[in-house]
Amino acid sequence: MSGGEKPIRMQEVAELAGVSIMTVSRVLRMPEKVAEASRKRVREAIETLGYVPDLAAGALSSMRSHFIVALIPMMNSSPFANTMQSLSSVLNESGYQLLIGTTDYALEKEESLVRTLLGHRPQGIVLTGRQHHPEVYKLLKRSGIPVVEIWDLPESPIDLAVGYSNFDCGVRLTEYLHARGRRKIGFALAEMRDDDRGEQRLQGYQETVRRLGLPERVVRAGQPPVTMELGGRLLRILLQEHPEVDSVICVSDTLAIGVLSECRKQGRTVPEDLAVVGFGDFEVAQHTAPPLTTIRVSGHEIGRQTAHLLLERLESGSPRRSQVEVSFELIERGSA
Amino acid sequence: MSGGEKPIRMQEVAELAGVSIMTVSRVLRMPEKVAEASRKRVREAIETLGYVPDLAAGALSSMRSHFIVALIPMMNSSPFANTMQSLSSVLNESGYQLLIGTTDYALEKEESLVRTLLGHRPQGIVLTGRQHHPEVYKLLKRSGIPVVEIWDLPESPIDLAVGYSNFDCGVRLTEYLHARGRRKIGFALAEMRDDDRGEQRLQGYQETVRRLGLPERVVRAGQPPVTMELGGRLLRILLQEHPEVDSVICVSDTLAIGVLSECRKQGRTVPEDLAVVGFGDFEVAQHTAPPLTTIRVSGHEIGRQTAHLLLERLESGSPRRSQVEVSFELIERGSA
DNA sequence: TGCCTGTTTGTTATCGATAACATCTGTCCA
DNA sequence: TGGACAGATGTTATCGATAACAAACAGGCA
Repeated sequence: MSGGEKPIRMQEVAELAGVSIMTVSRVLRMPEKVAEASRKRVREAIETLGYVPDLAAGALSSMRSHFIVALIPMMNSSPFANTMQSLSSVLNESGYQLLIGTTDYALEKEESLVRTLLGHRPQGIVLTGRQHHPEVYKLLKRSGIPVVEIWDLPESPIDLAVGYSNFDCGVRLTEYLHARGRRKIGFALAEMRDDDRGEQRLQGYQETVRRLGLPERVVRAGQPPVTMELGGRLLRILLQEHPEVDSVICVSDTLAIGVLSECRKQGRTVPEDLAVVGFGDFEVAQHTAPPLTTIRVSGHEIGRQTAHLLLERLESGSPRRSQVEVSFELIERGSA
Repeated sequence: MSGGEKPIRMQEVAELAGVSIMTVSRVLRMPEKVAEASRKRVREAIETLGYVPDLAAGALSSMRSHFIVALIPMMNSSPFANTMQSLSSVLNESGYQLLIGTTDYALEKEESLVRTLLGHRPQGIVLTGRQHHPEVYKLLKRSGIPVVEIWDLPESPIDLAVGYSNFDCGVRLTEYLHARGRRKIGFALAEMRDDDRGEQRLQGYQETVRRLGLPERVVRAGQPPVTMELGGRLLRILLQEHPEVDSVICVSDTLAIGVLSECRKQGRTVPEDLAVVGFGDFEVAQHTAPPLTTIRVSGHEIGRQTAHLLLERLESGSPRRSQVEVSFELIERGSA
């Protein structure tokens, strides 16, 4: 009860219950193999002593760490946070613990993170996006650990994947604006050296405007992290370079919010003067002025699917599918 | 290079380098104690084999897990996400790994989480808020592990604390509205069974209106998680119960955004018809219409301070201070 | 030359659990 | 009545590292 003592060990539980340490271990992991009476005594002893098994020791001897590692660009981004939240809670139910690493959108950091985190001998690794450090591929291949790439669908996935086509999203948004009569469509994105999900959306846009016989109007600036303020800045650049634009696709809702705010400052009305669409359907997209037309992808859904894919793989050898495509949905609101 | 083999062990590195396993261990943890020549050979062997030390094994024998556990209500909340991001990155630099658990604002869940996470033998535990499950106190006291309570300053902290006074924030916002001539001040919050940080702000408000001789106008509804939509709902209730209100303090920016959006729907102008203030200074607060007056507390700052406090405690026995008060700041924008 | 001292390296026990195998008990049936 | 068999429990080796102690070696000084 005071503090700083060494934690109770299984040995002490065993002594109190008058059984061997192995029996205690069984009560915890396969209670049905232990006789009713001993099981009860062991449970009482555990309760009395407040015993909490040492998972590192368990991991070492069973060769199962029960760790899953996930790498995301940053925590402070609701889609990723949602994904982690759902991933974590599904995994927890099966006794796995999620270790989260953030890369700040820098591939070198991803590499050193993977290296460190491999030290925990994870049983699965979740990577965001489709673009990774070459050394990461080597490390992962060598380790033989199941890998899930999420938030995109790579052409040649390392192993498993849960995502959607960012390219198709770009197409969809462009076609939508075109269908609403817009013909001078801009596209705003940040410079992301190491995340090509935005790049994929851009390519979808580019292919579509080409197909529709429209010119490209792309502005790109700013370093990660993507901020709302950058949205405003991008709009100013766009208007300078292409004053005629009647609509703009923002690579994320974050930028779109900055754009809306900048329009307000400049006295441009949305959507009349300028139609604005975003990507992500962040919670706030419903509450902007005007509410934001955007594409919804469920981060929670991605997290859940990822967890299930991994668990299937861990428990039954190989999952039914190795690729899961999650749906995206265009949400029409007032901004376009 | 193929997959699924057992990871390289220290033994194999030692053999390749022609030294004993202990020397390898030393190269990794106290290189200065190893002769230049052997150090070089060991480093080469590590590189050649792609060796990554097994941290669970290290933890077991050194009795230092290098894990820090943090419990937060939810990941998908930028202040907490910021805190975790900074906490994690400072800890990583010193070789510690953060394990995050989310409680979904439910004390029972906190208890079972703490129990599970203690199995990883963390060297420190970070708890959000000042209110915890009684069993949690027992578990933590018994374990003797350093505890940091964050995002509030408890009257009688378990151990360490990094935060600010939510009560004072409530006072500050109320006084601000009063100073701007508002006399019919409302307060909106969600029902939070297990997080009293909002409750503290409310108490600050209550004490202040009493002192100023104004009546209380409190609306409370909705279950966690707090949503923007709830903000709109709370405003409708507030206007029904107290149609005369000229201003409203929202317990968080999330609610405030919902309130702004509802005002727009109802054709009320902010701040003329209704002054609105929030709490948190989320990024979007700068980009709402009108921009939101709110209180800024840096989640990153809390994370960094927490990390430093813990590291001091872990490395030098006891930190210089056991309580760190971080500042909050009222940010005046257009909404009040 | 020989002893002391400090640097470098190695040996052995240990951390707290689990796996695999061994033992014991009692039941059931030929 | 003996033995096969299943269920319950215990014994021993092991997981991959680190701590603590021991030994080997070199340089400095009397």
